[in-house]
Amino acid sequence: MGLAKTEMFTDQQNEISLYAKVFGHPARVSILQHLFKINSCVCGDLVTEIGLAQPTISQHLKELKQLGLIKGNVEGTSVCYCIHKENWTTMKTVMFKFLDQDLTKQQDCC
Amino acid sequence: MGLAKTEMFTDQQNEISLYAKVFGHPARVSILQHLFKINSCVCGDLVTEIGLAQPTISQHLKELKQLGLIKGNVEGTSVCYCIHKENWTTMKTVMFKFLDQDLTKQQDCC
DNA sequence: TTATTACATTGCAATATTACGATTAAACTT
DNA sequence: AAGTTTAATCGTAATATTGCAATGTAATAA
Repeated sequence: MGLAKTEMFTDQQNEISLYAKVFGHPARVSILQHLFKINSCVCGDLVTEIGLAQPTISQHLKELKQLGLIKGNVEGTSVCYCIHKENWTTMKTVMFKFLDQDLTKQQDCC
Repeated sequence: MGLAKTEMFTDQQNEISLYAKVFGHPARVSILQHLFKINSCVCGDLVTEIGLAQPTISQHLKELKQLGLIKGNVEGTSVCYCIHKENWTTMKTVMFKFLDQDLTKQQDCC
């Protein structure tokens, strides 16, 4: 089917998987890393930087924006993108809580 | 197309996206959280616990196992699963490095 | 006004993912 | 041996994702 039955999972589980899904493509990872690297807004050079077609990059940016991880601002004919700091921190809290569960309690039974 | 062009990204970017992809479904998040919660092996009750059909759970377990995040051990007619501690730690290192990039340097230009 | 530039949107083809019924496989039980 | 239990695998339908050419849109430049 290809349909995640969100109603059978907790809000937290759905939230984690939504964040993870957006990181589940190397192009989006690459975009985010580039935004971090330059420490400011990117106005348009992501297409040449990454090497996918312009509509493809635009689509990936849209998904990152919809989840709130980046911001976009129109500057004349171009658009400037940067990390949405507050939302990134929120996401980090959620993901860290999931990833950083206590391993010391785990019995090594297998 | 639906094909991630892995060759145009760095190994690190591909690694991050592979880990993220496996967390990109609430059923797999749920399985992992359950394994953490009971602090030992799960032998078979994941199907009743989660509420998806047995082949579906089996498929999700397979993906988690292929990435090395869980271990499975045959115990008679059933199979016991638990978190693969070492690999989980490795994954955590990779993901933390990506998620925990320095936000203080980011100019708020948007 | 007529380009031009930069980006978003649309439409579509290719591929991937998800879910599960049916079946198979392996170990145990009687 | 025959039946039971548990989980993997196969096959397939439904849906989602990815990528890009073509097109649309909005601001600027000539």
